Amino acid sequence: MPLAPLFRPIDVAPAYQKVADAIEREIVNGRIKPGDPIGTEHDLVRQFGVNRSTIREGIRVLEEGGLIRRDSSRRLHACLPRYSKLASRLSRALVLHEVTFRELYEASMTLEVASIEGAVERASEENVAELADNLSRSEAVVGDPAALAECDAEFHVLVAKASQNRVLQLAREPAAQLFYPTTEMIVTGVVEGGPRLVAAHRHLIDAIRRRDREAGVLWTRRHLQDWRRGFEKIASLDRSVEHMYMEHAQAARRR
Amino acid sequence: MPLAPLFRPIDVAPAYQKVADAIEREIVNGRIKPGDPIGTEHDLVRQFGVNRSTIREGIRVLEEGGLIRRDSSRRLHACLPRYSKLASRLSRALVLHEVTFRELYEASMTLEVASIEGAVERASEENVAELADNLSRSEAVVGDPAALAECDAEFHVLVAKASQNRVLQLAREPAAQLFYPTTEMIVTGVVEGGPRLVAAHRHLIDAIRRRDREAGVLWTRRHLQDWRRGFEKIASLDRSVEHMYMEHAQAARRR
DNA sequence: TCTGTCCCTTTGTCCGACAAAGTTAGAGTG
DNA sequence: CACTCTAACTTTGTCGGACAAAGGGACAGA
Repeated sequence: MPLAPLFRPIDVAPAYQKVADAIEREIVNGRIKPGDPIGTEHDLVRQFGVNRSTIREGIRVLEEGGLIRRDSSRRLHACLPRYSKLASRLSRALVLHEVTFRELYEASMTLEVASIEGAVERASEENVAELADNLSRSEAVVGDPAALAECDAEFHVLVAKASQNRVLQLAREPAAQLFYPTTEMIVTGVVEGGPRLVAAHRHLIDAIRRRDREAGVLWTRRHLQDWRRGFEKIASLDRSVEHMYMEHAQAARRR
Repeated sequence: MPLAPLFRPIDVAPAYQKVADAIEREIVNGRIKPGDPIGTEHDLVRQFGVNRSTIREGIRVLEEGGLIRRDSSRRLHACLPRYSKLASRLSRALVLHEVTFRELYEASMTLEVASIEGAVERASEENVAELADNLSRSEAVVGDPAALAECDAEFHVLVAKASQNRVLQLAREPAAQLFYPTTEMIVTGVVEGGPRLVAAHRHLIDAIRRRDREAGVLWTRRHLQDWRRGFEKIASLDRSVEHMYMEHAQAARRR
């Protein structure tokens, strides 16, 4: 018979973790605002009363979490975590969990449709201008699969941004990051892939301009179905996302 | 006239970063599989030829990223990043970016509807059993707002799990983590809140069992609209998510 | 089989040190 | 006076070594 639970586990976090938690608390509580300087390592040594090595381990944790950064002169600042950096963590996790392209496709269908709906409803002049700019750059590189794939990724980031919904923006990013490398393969492999992609973007911008929700959803669906058809010419949707795709995400994270 | 680009920028990452990157590469490439032991710190010191402090800083980075863990005996293992841990990073970011409850609501509407659609289509016997178990536990604590809110959060995690789409599962988690604390407030503040919540869950399980997509979507919408109505009695949807909510996420992360 | 003990390894923490890069202040120059 | 250049000073990244606490393993004894 197991013993009755008389005692609770004691909280024995190592010192570096406590340092990280303490600083994190100040940031998420808002007592330290994004942009505010954290002291130097030596300051923190004095304040926490632990060794510099310990402080440094705590700092690494926060740095990796995106809560603090070092500016050009390597001084520590609190900062707003950047979506693309956080999302690349998630992309990495999805790869390791060996999610299939089908899961990616299905989730993206939902997320991209939601994005365009938001964009159609709420896009600002500036959002539309950014999208138009992206379109003209896409048209210029329609023959260059790598450049076009990059434009495509940016286009959808801009659509999500135009939705004015940052939760959605963040939620769609991990899946989108995994899409990006495949787009290049598909545009390369499918004749007419490039022009169709650009045409879809044109229709999408048009739909946003006219605030035509139906058209927006329709063209988003078509755009993704095009991707799917192209992909299925190369591989099965039930294949899991492969490790090699991570290279892109890793490069993106470092920026 | 600018000089022709004769040289590429040199990679001048600090040593601890290189250590972290090198280990990360082995993991995402699949050469180190989840569960495989990484060596001891001393091993790594020998392999990389840098000081132990440097190794330790690199390890902190990977640990925070969820790529490696220490088991009970503190030995290092590669591991699959856990969704809830990663999601709490995102929740934290959303709080710091001061997203509004409206954004949260809108995104969740999309994500939870997509989850239920997937669940209706693909839920396994086991998924349904888990949901049923959750329901009976919810019924037992219908008078306890905190416990009920916790059950509600778990319920929706289980629905997403039943969708068999891990991308969706991951995408919905950050927003859901921010919902959780409010549910408790709402159930406390609104008469009939608890019973309505449980009733909605019952209908949702029923819809999944009958593979009735329409009913599933309908009840998910109602469920979220209930939340919204309850929330608007307390505060405006345009209020931004507040810092205090992070406490939950911070506690969740440490698990 | 269980327990207690001894020994070895590993981790968490500390101390002190130093080179490289950045910062600041002051001298020198036009 | 504005400007540049240089010489301290500070801060970070890395190193070497140190030690206590905790874990793991082997082994003897009940």
